[in-house]
Amino acid sequence: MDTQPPQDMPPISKLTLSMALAGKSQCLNSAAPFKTGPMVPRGMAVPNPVGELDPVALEESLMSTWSQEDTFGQQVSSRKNGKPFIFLEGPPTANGKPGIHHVVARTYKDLVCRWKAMEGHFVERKGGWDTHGLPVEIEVQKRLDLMSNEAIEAFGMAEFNEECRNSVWTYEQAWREMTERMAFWVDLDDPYVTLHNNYVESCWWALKQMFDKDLLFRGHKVLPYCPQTGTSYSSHEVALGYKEVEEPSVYVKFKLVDDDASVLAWTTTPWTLPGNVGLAVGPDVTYIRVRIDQPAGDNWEGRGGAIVGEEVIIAKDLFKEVIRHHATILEEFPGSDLVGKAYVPLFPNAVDRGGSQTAWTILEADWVTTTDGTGVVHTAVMYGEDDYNLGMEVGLPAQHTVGMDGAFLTGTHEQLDGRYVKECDDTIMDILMSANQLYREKAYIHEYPHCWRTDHPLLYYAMDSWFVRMTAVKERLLEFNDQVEWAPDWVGEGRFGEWLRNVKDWAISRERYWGTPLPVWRSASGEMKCIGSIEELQDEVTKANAAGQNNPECPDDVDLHRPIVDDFVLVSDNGEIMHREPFVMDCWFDSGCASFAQWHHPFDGTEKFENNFPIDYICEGVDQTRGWFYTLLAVSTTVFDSICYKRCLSLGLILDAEGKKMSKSKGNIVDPWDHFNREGADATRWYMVTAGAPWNPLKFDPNGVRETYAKMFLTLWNCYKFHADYASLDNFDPTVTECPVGKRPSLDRWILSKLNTVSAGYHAQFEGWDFHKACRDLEDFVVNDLSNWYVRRSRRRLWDDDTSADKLACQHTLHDVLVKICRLMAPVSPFMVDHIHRNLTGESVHLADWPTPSHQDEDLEVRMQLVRNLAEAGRKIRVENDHRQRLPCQTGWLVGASGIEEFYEILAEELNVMELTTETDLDRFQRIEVVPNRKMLGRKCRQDLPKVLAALAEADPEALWDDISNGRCIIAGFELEPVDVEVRRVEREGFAALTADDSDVTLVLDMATTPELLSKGLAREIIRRVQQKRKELDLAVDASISLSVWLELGNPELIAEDWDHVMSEVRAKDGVLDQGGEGPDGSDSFDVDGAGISFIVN
RNA sequence: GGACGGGUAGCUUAGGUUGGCUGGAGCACCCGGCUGAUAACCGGGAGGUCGCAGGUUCAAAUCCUGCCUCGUCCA
Repeated sequence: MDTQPPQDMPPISKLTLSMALAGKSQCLNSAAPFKTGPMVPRGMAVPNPVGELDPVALEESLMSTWSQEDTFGQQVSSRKNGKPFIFLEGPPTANGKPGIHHVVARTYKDLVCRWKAMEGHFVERKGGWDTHGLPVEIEVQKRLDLMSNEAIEAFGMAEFNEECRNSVWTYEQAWREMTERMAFWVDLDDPYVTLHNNYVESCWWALKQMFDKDLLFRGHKVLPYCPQTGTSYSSHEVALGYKEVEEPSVYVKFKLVDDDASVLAWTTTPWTLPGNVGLAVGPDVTYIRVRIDQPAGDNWEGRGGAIVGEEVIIAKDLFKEVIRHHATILEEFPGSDLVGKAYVPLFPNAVDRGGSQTAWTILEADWVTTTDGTGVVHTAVMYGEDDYNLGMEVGLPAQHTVGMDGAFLTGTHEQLDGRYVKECDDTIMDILMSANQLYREKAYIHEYPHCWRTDHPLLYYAMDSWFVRMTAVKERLLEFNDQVEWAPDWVGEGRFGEWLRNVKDWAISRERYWGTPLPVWRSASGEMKCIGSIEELQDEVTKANAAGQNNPECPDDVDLHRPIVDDFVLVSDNGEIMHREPFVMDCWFDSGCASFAQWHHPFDGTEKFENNFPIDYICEGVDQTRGWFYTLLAVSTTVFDSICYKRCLSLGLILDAEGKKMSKSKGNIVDPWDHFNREGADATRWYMVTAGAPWNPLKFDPNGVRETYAKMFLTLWNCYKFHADYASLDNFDPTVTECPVGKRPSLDRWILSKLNTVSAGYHAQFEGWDFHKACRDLEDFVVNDLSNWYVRRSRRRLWDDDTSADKLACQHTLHDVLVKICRLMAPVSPFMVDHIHRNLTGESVHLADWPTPSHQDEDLEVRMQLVRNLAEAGRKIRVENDHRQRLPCQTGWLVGASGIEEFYEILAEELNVMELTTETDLDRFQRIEVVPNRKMLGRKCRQDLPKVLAALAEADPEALWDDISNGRCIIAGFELEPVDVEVRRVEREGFAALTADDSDVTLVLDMATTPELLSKGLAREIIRRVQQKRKELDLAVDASISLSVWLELGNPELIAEDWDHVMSEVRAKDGVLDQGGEGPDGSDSFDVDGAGISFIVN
């Protein structure tokens, strides 16, 4: 038994060597910090010594190593015979600077791919760029100040598109640097690019598949439209331009055909009235017919009015609010009574009835409410989404009364034709007034969308538009969605599933310039051709030229963009001239084609495609649910009738420290380089993964990154440094010496077993997408099990000068543990672990295999846990009994312990006791507690449970347990069985004792002090102070000192033996001890238990 | 307005399916200890109406209902 207090200090001889070593590593550092190549020849796996950690230098050095030896390429190709794991990169747009939120998504993409590769899969990772679309155009328009379509066309469409094409690469370098710096391994040298001809051609092919299946059709879509710029706007752009405005609103009397009454309707957009073709009422809304009794009073404002005796119909709820005349209610009825009644058109010539049976009749719509207006909704098919949908449903004529220029079409009304609609409000009211069809005008203040570029009010306008008939494949979409493994599952079932159940036809055309052109040519009479390839286009051009057209050249590499494709004029089967429909595709269509267009399927990448479809894994932010996640599935369903991806990880949003979404417009984006250049990419990535479940929103806390660095990486580094420095010194080579695990001390077998347990759990958590849990557990292992127990307890084992079996066992164990940790961490944080792995094994961790579960000794883990809990209990006992840690106790008793004798030496040191014994007479220190098992008892006793619990609390535990175990315990009529309670052994009162957590083992410490113990405790206090002083004085570790110590009265006697011990520990070559004296001025002094101690170090 | 998700200590959060024993942890704070062991570590303390209100139950952070609130997406 080691009766000395623990002295965690190496012998001087070893320190001298360590110093030499420190010097050596410093030299290495200054010359070439963190040289990370394969630095030891095979078979000579002796680690190099390790310097202080500089995470940025380490990572940057590894980046160049990886680039020199193409470690990524090797990781992929070394598994080329493995089962493929297919990843598809969601293409980012490179026309914005990457932020920390991009790093998060890329971390999860990367870690899964790396993990699968280490498992032996063949994991190719092709990069991709999204290069078309409105955001690109807007960037360019802003830069060149081209704020309208007119301006763009004046600038030149070809020139404009060239600007777009170039602007896409503005931030490519920034993206590349971020990607490389964060170690997202993806092939950016051969990416797919949506603007490339091959990619566009594949998109054309896909559209043709849809066209041939009759899934592609032409229709209208009502969109916010700016006639000044000639553009319609996405909801995002609309949101930029809401303004509060005051406008005239009007109450209009629609005269019924077979009735003297008029129906009153309200609108805030008088310019849509010429387009009126219907009135919508709520079938269940109550309406009334009223008769105007008296002329209007003097307070009448504005135009409008009614004749006495005139009858109008209005929703009952809105009568008081709207009618400004004295009026009598004649009749009350539901809206359904009105449905089908015809009324007189306001502007008889504006819209042609065509074959419509329903035009200018009253229609029912369940969305009609009585919150404002009159309860009757004026319906102009082309100028409102609800209007359009209703019109399509019941067959109203779909004709424009307004042109694309925002002016009324000729033939609408002689006073309106050709005029800008927003300037016609007065004229329209006058026209209505003169026909006695205007009841009232009223100023109306509301938020209305305006063009964010020109500030003009937007018009809701039915634009010609192309659709994919998604409603036709709804059942298939739902079926395929069921086959996708979603993480988290509620995104698939809930958010996405809900979206699919309400799927609408997909409006895929945009009236824009920069994008994949819609490959449909159409003749004036409506004949159409969809072109699915360049070859087909060439054939058609040839045919057209043969029929007399004079088309430009159409070479094999014809640029598939506007305006080039617009210039081809084709000829229909009937000989009619066909022009291309002047649209480009929604850029979501482009990215939705990525699974095949990236390979140029079906033109020359078909084999590649077939081997890489469906995709195994995609991962993007949850905001892609209705974006990319949807379009991938939409395209694969319509084109291949197949699922597109098998697993989809939907990531939570990244919020700033205040919980706001990070976005460019808010300017709250965290720059990833702030962390790359401080804590490093490893800590940044590990932080992101451990901060929460991937699908939960992440409040990005810069402090958290720092904490992760300090805790996880610094701790790991120091464990590694501890091992590598001694291994280097001792020429330890794990490939030369052997040390069977079974022959190693139990501390070693424990850490190995524990790591195997953690590693098995880690793998299982990975499989279940719970990366955060896996990594938190591993972090706990590194910090608590490895660093704070194993390494701390093993420190002295390596200080031994001789090569002992014990030291060898420790070194092998450290080697094994560190290597395995490196492999587990490699997918998440790939830098430091590669550095460590290379130094310990000579091989990159990224070429190593994923650890497989191996031997676990559960029993050993349980016993070690008990030992640690007992050490903890010892500290608690000392606090409770006010007994300093450095003051040794004579005896510690372990009550009820068995099977941990092999750890007594460790435990005695931890507890600072002179001797540790096992107490077999349990009852001397312990009593029992009978704790009710509420689950069992609740089932048995139900409402009588409180009574039973009270009785149990009262009862004497010994007698109670005796009764229960003998089957004669009856409380409140219930017989209690042993399963109904739990018996615990706990410490008796009156001892300095504590029962270790989760056990029946009690630790008792002897609090009695003796002169010998006090002397030893005092010696330890002095040693500690002097050592600290040495450190303050920055003395060389092996420097000798002279020590003078004065022990004031009140101190215990310092026994000669202990004084000698002090002298040797602090390397004092001579010393003076004055027991009872006071130190002179200038000496250092401190108190122990109220007695002063002074000392001088020279 | 609809769908989905969240609300637990000053902050970040675990737990919630399967109701049960004292609601865990980290950061920050206070006290103490330990340290030639790192930006550490250990023990103790303070800090909680588990968003609110009902309900079910012997028992609710957990299940149910309603409401409030925040976020995202869609209208």
